[in-house]
Amino acid sequence: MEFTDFSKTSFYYPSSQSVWDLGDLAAAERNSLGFMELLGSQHHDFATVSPHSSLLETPQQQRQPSAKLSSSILQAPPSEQLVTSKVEPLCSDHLLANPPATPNSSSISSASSEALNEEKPKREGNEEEKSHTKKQLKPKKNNQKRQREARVAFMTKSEVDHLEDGYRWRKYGQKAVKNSPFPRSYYRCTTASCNVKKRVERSFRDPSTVVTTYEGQHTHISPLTSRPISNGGFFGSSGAASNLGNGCFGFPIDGSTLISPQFQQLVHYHHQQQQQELMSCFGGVGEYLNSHANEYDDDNRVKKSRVLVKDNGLLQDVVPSHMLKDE
DNA sequence: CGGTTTTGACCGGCGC
DNA sequence: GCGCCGGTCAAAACCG
Repeated sequence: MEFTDFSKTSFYYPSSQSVWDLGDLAAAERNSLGFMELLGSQHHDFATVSPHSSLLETPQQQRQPSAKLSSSILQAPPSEQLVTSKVEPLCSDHLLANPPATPNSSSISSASSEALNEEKPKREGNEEEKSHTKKQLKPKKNNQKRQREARVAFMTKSEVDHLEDGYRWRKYGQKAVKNSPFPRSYYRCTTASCNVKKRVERSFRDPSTVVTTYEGQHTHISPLTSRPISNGGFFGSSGAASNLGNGCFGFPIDGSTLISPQFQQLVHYHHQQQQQELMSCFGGVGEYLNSHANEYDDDNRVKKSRVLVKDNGLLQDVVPSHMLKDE
């Protein structure tokens, strides 16, 4: 099995607390055939977008619409999504919307225990323990099993490893990846009290694909308040969380599923990049998408986009028809 | 000079 | 218990 380096990566579907272990990234890649695949299934509750890094690239590096469309979020099995997303949507929303540093419900504390156990107490005290080792030790965990923050992985066709996503990151580590010539980089959000991390690695199967795994939820809006993106100044809005995208291609997000505003922000940002790309490809069509991309209920529930039919029609031009299965 | 990156060492979990 | 491996630390180097 290739890609054993990714075997520990898990995907936590935002609307549930179940875990999908990606035992095989290759399998994950097979599963993530692209957002148009997802478009065709109403079992999937959130959009898949392409965080293509076109904004950072030269014009020569752009103009590959088919490549853009193959990016995707690694996602949980539909069955798991459906099992829990409607049971406790609020809990799952809190899980992601609330910062790990301020847990205020049982569901939060259980889901964010990694951050609580691992991040905070690292550098405090324990001098006596530190004395017998060169480096300060992490405090021992009591018999609790280590739990991870929610993770969301993006597979992105990109020339650059570190994709611009609207947040500022500081690299804190890099490791060689077993069975891969490409290293994995570890980044932390530079904002104080924000424990979000991300890992970036390049697929050795497809060196043009960058796998970015986000862990945790930002406790703040994006520090980048102005982006060269034309639809609405999302990041500059104080009401950013209510102005989020769900995949402007009309991805059929279940109306009853609450998606973390911050996760949506992430998805939306990536999607904006893709939109930008598609605008370049389709001209006025992209304008249309931009103007209709964000239609939401006031309570952050994601509506089904009215762009669905229209988008399908447009995208059918560039996506094989079998990927546009009816719903 | 402050923030970021680099990089070797260390730690903990896990499988055998 | 041991070794492997992913993840993190932290000092030094780098950079604007």
